[in-house]
This record gives sequence, structure tokens and C-alpha cells, in this order.
Amino acid sequence: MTYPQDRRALILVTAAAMFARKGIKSTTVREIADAVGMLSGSLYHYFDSKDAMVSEIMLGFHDAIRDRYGEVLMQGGDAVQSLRGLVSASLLLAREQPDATAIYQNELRYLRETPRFKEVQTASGEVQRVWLDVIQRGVAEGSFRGDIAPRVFYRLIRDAVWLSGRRHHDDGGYSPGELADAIASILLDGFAAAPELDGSQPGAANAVM
Amino acid sequence: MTYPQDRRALILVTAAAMFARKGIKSTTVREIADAVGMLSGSLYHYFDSKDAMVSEIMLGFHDAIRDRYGEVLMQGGDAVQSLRGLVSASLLLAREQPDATAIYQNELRYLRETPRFKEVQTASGEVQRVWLDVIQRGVAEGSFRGDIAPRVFYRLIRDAVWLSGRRHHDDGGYSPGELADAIASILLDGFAAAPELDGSQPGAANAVM
DNA sequence: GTCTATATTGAGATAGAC
DNA sequence: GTCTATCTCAATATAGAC
Repeated sequence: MTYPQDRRALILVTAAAMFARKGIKSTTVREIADAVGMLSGSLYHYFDSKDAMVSEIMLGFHDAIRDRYGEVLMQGGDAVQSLRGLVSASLLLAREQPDATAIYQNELRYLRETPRFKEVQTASGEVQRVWLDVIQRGVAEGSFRGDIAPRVFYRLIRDAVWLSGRRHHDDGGYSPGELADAIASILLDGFAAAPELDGSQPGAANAVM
Repeated sequence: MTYPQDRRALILVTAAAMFARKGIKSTTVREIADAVGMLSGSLYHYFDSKDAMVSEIMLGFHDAIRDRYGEVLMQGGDAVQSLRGLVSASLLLAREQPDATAIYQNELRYLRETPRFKEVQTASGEVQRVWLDVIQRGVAEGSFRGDIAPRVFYRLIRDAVWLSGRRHHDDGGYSPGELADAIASILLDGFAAAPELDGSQPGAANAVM
């Protein structure tokens, strides 16, 4: 699909694919070089280190996120609309850039604990801030449940987005879009069947466990 | 808390803690030995290899899961009751064995792709089977939504359990039990606020995105 | 810009003394 | 059962020719 115009870009997308599939630590620079058709030493003409590739991949990904989220927020609307916009934008991104998404989710700890990824950490914090602001706004507006900490819901949704971005061995006829809809629907409406209209409260009623 | 009676057990719980925190690949046998107060060579008196430790940790974890799930299913009841039982049992296990839980979730790919972990893979498949059976039973009984593939819900719930097992830098005053309740409630009832009793359908109504 | 060759380090694992 | 010492191998990274 994408036709990388220069070797540098080719190296980057190839590395991203391998990082996503096998993890950063388990992917060797030799394998990357092999996949792109050169020898490992040659990679260092373009990048200072393996981690430099990781950093560049992640920064590009966060730039894309920031752009999309900016568009969503600029459209205004209430918190529910904003949240749906963020979910939609995230799932779209996860579909467009499944490798970067997987890396971001799988290697969170490594990215957080390695000083070299300071810039990535900052960008990541800004993204999280956007989510929390919208969720808190929704709670204040009364459209989201107030009995659940925004942070908890944020984590759940972040992991769910990851889930939709992952490629699975069998996705049983689900297109990525359908999968996204299914996940968003569970998170907003719940997995329990819609109750009969007998006046029973669906939300607060069930004390779980 | 736990008072390991022999060195072997101490090594295992120490290794589990480090695997959970830093990942298997990033944890060296020397670090494990350090933490337990011996030299790396001595570890090999107890274990054939680093992966042998991983395998033993995971097999023990799956044994515990199987026991608990068995108790749940033996109590009978409808699918909703069984599902709640499974959720409850899982969250309890995630709380009792946070390290094994984290390893299982974080290293899924590594465990799947390494032939040496064949036994773990088999055990893992059986666990998944239990979930899918209960979910499918619930769909058949009409208590779970039929428009969402059981597999999708299973993955969501598996990741959510992981979430509850993870230790986070700040969990903002949430006890593990409260966190578990919050997550289970989102998954079953949804994050949208309970609707006013004006006859509008909470479940199916919102076409997401 | 790519290759050859190699330096350097880090990690898993082993042998044998104590 | 633990330590000392070391083997071996794999991986990142570098230097310099072409």
C-alpha cells in the first residue's frame, strides 16, 4: 500500500512491523536489516540506535493522535459527543496504524522506564489528559456515571482500543469496523441484554458479585 | 506475608515479581540471583533454565485458575450467575497472584510462540474454553447480547481482569475490590449514565459512531 | 550509501572446587 | 547447596574500505 520513497522510511515501517509482532527487545537490528535488504551496519547510516527508531515511530504516532483529537475537540458538542469522537478517532488510527498502536500498548512499560523516551512520555501524557478532561466533563454534565473513577474508565477504553488494533489469528468474520462498534457498544451500554421495560433499573441495580 | 520454606520457592516468587515488573526478557538471571541473595550459577541447581522458571510459574497459576473455575461451575445456576462467578473468581485470583496474572497477560505472545511452553498453552486453551462456553450459554438463554461475538467479549473481559491485577502508580484510593466491582459493572451495565425512566431503551438505542 | 570486519558488551548456561 | 570462574553465543554498535 504505502510506497516508501526512501530507504529511511522503508526501514522505519519495516522495523515498526517487527516491533509490533515480536516486541522491541526480541527484534534484532540484524533482522530488521535482513527484512529491508541490507546489512545491519548500514542501518546506522540512518539511525543512531535501535531505540532511535522506536522513538521516531512513537513520536510520529503521537503527532497523528494529537491532530485527530484536535479536530474532534474543535467540533464542540457535549461530552458524550466528544467521547464518541475520541473513540472513533482512536479506532480509526488503530486501524490505519496497527503497528504503532500495538507497540504503544505492548511496550508501555519500556517506553515509560527508559529515559531516552522522555519526549514520547510527554506526548503520551498529553493524550491521556485529553481523555480525562472529556470524561470528567461528562461526569459533571451527568451523562457519565459518577461512581466510577475517570481513570478506571480511561484505562479500560485504552486497552479496548488496543484490542481492536491487534490482528488476531481468527477474527471470525468481523471487519475492523464492526469490531470497533462492538467494543464501543459494550463499553457504553454494557454486555447485559437490554432489560424488559418493566421499570427495573438497568444501570445501578445489579450489585455485581 | 508468604514465608517460603525453601530456597526453591523463594526463587520462584522472586522471579515472578521481577518478570511481572520488567518483563521476562528484560530480567536477567543475575538480577534474580541478586534479589534472592545468591550467585547466578547457583540458580541452576534448582532450575534447568530461566524459561523453566517461567513455565513452572505459569503452570501453577493455571492450576489455581482451573480449581477456582471448577468450583464456580459446580455450583450450577444460569449463565449470568456462572459468568459473575467466573469474573469474581478471576478478580480474586488477580488480586492474590498479581505477578502471575501480569506475566500471563504481558507475555501472552512469548508464551504462545515458544515451543517450550506447550503445556502452558494447553492449560490456557482450557481456561478460554470455560469462558466461551458460559458466554455462549448466556446468549442462548437470552441474557447476553447476541449481536456481539462471544470471543470479543471474552477478550475484553480478559484484559479487564488484567487491568485490575496490575499495580498502578496511583490507584486514587481505590481498593482492589472496589476496582474489580467498577470494572465488572462497566462491562455488564456500560459506562453511560442510567437513563431516566421515560421508556427510552438504554441498550440498543445508541448507534455508536 | 552500503559492505566487510570487528570491537564490545551482556546474558544464559556449565564445570568443578569447596 | 553455593561459589568461583569461565564458556559461549548473540546482539548492539563502530571503523574504515569501496
